[in-house]
Amino acid sequence: MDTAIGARPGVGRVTIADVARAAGVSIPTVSKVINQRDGVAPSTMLRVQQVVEELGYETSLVARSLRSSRTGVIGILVTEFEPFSTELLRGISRATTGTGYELLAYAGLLTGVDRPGWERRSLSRLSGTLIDGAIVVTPTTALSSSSIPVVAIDPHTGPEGHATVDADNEGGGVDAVEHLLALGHTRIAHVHGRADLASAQLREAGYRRALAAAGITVDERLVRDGGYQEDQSARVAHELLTMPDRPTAVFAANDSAAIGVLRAAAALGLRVPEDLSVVGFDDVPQAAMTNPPLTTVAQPLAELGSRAVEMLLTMLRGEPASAHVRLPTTLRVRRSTGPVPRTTR
Amino acid sequence: MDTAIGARPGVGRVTIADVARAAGVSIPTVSKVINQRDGVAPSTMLRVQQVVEELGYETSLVARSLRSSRTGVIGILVTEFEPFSTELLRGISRATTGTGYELLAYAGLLTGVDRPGWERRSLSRLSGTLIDGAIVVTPTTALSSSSIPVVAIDPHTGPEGHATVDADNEGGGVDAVEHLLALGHTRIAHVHGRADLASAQLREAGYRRALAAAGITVDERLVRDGGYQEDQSARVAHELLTMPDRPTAVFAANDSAAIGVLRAAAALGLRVPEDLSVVGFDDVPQAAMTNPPLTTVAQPLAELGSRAVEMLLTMLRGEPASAHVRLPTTLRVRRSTGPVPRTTR
DNA sequence: CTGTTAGCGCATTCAT
DNA sequence: ATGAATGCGCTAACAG
Repeated sequence: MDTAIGARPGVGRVTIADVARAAGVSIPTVSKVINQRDGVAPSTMLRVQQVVEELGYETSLVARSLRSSRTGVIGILVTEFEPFSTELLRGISRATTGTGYELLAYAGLLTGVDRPGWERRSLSRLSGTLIDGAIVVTPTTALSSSSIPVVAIDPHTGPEGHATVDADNEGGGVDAVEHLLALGHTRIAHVHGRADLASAQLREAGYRRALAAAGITVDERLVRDGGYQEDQSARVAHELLTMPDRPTAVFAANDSAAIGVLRAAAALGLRVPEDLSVVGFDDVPQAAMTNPPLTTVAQPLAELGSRAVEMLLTMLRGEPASAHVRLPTTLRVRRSTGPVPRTTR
Repeated sequence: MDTAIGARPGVGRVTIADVARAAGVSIPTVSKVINQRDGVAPSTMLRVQQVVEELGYETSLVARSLRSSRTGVIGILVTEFEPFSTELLRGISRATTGTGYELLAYAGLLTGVDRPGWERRSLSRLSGTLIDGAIVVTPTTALSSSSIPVVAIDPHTGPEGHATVDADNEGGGVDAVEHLLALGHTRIAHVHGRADLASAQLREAGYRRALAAAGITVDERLVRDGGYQEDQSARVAHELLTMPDRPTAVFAANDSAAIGVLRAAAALGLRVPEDLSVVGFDDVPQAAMTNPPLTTVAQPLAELGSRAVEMLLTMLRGEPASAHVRLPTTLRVRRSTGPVPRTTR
C-alpha cells in the first residue's frame, strides 16, 4: 500500500481520548495532567505523561479555546502579507518573544467587493475564543464593540475610539517636500494615495502645507491619484511627465507609488535624479533596492509593531493604556533625489 | 433571569443562538442559511439574513472547524517572524490570493530548550481542526505522521519523506566560489553554517566541488564554523584574517555570517573589496544595505513560498504532487567582491 | 484521588 | 420546511 506523499488517510490526530485509553484513565484525568493541575496521584501522572510523550499528543488549540477563555495567543489581522505588514510582523514578533504569548497572523486574502469590513469579519471569526487580543493592521472601519482588547496600527479612519498606533504622516509629507524645495525644486507633483484613507489625506496635507509655507501655490494638475498602487501610479506619472510643463520632482504617497513613478520615468527615458527627483513614503526594504535607491520618508515599521504589542499587553493585564501613540518619521535620503535640472526652462 | 436581546451590547460575541432567537427560528435553520444549504423557505431565509446583518454575526472559525473537517485555511508554521520567513510569507500570500483559501501564520516564539520539536507541537495544535494543510518553514525534524497535507520549505534535514521545497544550496556554493576564482582568487576561505543542517553541508560541498574542479586543494585551516551567526562568524573571520598567509576571499555560508566577516575586516583595517572579497548567501533585504553592498547568492524566497503553496493546493485537491522541488539560486554581484590584490605575495 | 456530568458554538443526521 | 438531538475535543464543576 503506497500512500506516497501527503496525508495518511485514516490516521487522524491523536486526541485526549486516545491518551486516556492508552493510559487506562479517564479523559479529565489526562486533562489535569496536561494542565498541571493538582489532584492527580504521582504514579498516574507519570504514566499519563509517558503516554503523552509516546503518542506525541498535543492539546488542540481549537478545542481548548472553545472551552476556556484564555489561550495565550495574540492575533494579528491583515488583508494580505506584503512588505508593509510583514515589516510590522517582525517588530511584533520581537516584542512578543519572551512574554509567553504566541502569535497568530491571519490574512483573509479578500479581493474586490468583499474587502470592506474584512477586519470586522476576521475579528469576529477569531475573537471570543481563539485569541486573547488583536492587533489590526490598517483597518478601514472602526472596530467599536469588540469583546477582546484591540489595537489598530495605521487605521484608515484616523485615531478614533479604540487604541491606535501610527506614524506622523503629515509631518513626513512636510519633510519630503521641504527636502525637494531645498534642492531647488518648485514644480513638485504629488501622486497621492486613496482619498478615503486617513494616511493619504495627511500626507497630502503635509505636501500642501510645505508648499504653502514656501509661498508656492499648488498647481492642481500636478496632484494625481495613484491609489497607493504601483501600476496606477505609473499611469498617472506618465501623464504628469508628458505634460508640456512637466514637474521636476514627484512626491509619491508611498513606496509602491514611487516605484511606479520610477518605472514611468524610465519608460520615457528620463534619468533619475538628473531629470527627475522622486521621493517615496514608508521605506519598505524594497526601497533600497530600486534603481536608483529611493529617497523616502521612513516609517518606523518595526517599532510601530512593537509599540502596538506593548499597548496590547498592557490592556491584556487589565491596566489602562494610552489610547493613541504617534511615532515620528525620518527622511531617508538615497539617490533618487537631486538638484533641480538647470536645463529646464 | 434571562437578559433580553441587545440588553448588553458589546458584551460577548454574537453567537448563532443570538441570531436564532432574534429571528425567531431554531439554530439549525440559521446554520442552513449561513452555509447556503437549501431546505429553507425564502421568507425565513431573508429574515435570517437580515438579522445576521444587523447583529454583525460571523461564524466562529473555532467552533466551525471543531465540527466540520474543512476550514478553507492554510497554516504557515514558523518559529518567529524574521526576514527569511516574512519573505516567504509574501510569496505564499500572493500565490494563495484568489484560491479561496485564507492564511494563518503561526509563530510559537519558543526560545531555548523548548525549541526542538516546535514544528511537531505547532502542527499538532492546529492540525485536524483549524487548518486544512500546512507549510512548515525550516523544520528541524521530519514531520512524518501528520493527518493533513504538509509541505516543508528548506528543511534542515534535507528532502526526506514529506514534500519539500528548497533552493540549490550546493549549486549556489559552486557559483559563489567560481565567481571568486574568476576574479583570480585562489586562497578562498569558507565560514560554514551549523554542521547539523542540510543547507550548510550542501553549501560547503559546493565550495569544495568548485575548488576541486579548479585543481585547488582545500586548505582545511581556511574552513571554519560560523554557525550561521554574525558574532561567531566575526570571531572566526578575525582568526582567518590574522593568519600569516591570510585568504584573499571569503565565502560565508549566509548573509549574517558575511556581515560578521565584513565587521571583522573593518576592525582589522582591511578594505573590501580591495584587500578582501566577501560573498554571502540568501540575499535577505539587508544584504543590499551593507557597506559595501554584499555580493551574495540569492535564494528566490518569494518563489519558494509560492511553489510550496502550489504543491500544497495540489495535495489538497487529492492529486499527486511532486515530492521535492529545488529552485535555482542566482549570484547577485554587488560590490563586496573584486580582483585579487596584486600586492599579496 | 478519580470518574461523571455538563457544556463551549456550531453543523449534521433524523425526526416532525 | 423546520426543529430536537447528537457530537467535535476539551475543561470546569462536582460526585464518588
